[in-house]
Amino acid sequence: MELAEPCAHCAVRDRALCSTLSDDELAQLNAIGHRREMERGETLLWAGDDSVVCGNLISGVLKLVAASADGREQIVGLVYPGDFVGQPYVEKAEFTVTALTEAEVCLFPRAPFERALDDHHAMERLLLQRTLQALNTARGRMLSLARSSAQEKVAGFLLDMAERAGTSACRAVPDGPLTFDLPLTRGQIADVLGLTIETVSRQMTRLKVAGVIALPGGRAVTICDRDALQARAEAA
Amino acid sequence: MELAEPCAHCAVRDRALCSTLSDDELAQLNAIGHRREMERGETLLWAGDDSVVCGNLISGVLKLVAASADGREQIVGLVYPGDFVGQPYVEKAEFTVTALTEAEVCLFPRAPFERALDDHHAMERLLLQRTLQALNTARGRMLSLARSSAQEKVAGFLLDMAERAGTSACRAVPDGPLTFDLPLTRGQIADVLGLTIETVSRQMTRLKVAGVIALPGGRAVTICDRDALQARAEAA
DNA sequence: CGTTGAATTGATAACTCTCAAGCAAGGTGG
DNA sequence: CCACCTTGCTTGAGAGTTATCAATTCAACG
Repeated sequence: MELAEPCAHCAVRDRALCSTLSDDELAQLNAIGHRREMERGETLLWAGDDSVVCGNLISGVLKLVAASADGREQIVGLVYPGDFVGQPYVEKAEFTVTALTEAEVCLFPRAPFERALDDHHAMERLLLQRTLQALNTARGRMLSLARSSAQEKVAGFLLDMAERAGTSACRAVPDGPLTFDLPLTRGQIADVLGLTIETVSRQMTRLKVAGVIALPGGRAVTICDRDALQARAEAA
Repeated sequence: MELAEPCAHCAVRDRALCSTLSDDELAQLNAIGHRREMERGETLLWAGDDSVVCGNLISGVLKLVAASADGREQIVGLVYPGDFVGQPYVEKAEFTVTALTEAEVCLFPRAPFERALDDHHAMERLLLQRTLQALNTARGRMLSLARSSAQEKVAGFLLDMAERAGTSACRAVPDGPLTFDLPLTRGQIADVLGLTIETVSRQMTRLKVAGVIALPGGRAVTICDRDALQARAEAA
């Protein structure tokens, strides 16, 4: 049996939950799913609405946003290609899911996807492991949100983004300068770190003035001195 | 087959992961587990050490603590009777687990427990659901840690604790005053909310002066005006 | 070249932390 | 039985960090 077209060339075939499936199983699962292209800013799920779909992110970056009644917002998770989105076994979505960049997702209605978890034990196992990891990540960020200074938060964030960009880009000289584009605006970085736009901006210029990073323009950032950045990420 | 003694009278038989098991299955699982009594302040797992055990909390309250290199601490989770503790599929413990009160846990070495998850699909399913819930809880608290004022945090915390106490205690008059004991010291509350002892204390007296709560002494708290407390938990 | 959204910069104020002292309750030992 | 010590809680004064409000600059784009 040939793999249905969309899966055959899927960019995340070997990383997403589907990596646990044989080609045959994948073809079955694919029958209940569909792809969706998303524009920057488009929302996949609204907090409070029925949790109707879940799926895998193929390309782009999504954000998970928690909001209080009076409008304060906090980005509680970022979703990268290969990551799972949505919540099985939950009636209502707790968080709003929105595309930060153009994105492509592979979606399944929740109920049939839950049945697929029944049939494909290895996939459920992997979902459990991913969820446990996500829980650790979330808890680690609780420490940072509550106890880190603005300087530490921004430095740590840049290191995270550099690592993520560094794996895909050329690794070049390990200690050499690394330049990459942030997929987030200052406002979105502020929403991730629990700060305001102004504070993020001030900390960035402070790092620039110190010669730790450079800001070539646009969304680009250059890490000039990784060790110094690391030091600022750890100590107040 | 009779149920082995410890499980037959287990206080959380119907709430813990074991609730998915038949008496026979439970007897098998029990063969690889053992009970442990813990004193207040005793630590079950240290962050960074091998993640050797997991299990169910039978009585008492545990805390999960994240700490930064320089000693700042944050309580990233509280564990109540019936809750699962520990992390399957993870080599090293990420967080330190310590008893806040006298406690009793039912422990399993990690490897055999993982095998038990293989054999008992319903238990693995329930663990997945619990983990998804825990993830939602953690993300919700990220919003609160990053965006709430000290007043909102303390009011919200008291409501949480009141709800937890209220379910077990008499429900009495739904709107009437409710008195209960906090299982945490001020310092621990500060660690949960991302504040300092002094700030927690000041907010408590502020609520007391406003007539919203009363502090009869010791760890006791009385909710005098639940609606007012709710209002302060939501607006700055 | 004007418009728009994002980013930067500045001045000010508010909130929470830090440091310090005092107080209450409970346990210990003389 | 009472001084003494420990632990946890409260309160105060002052400092520091970050938020808020307000202008300006910058970059992209029609």
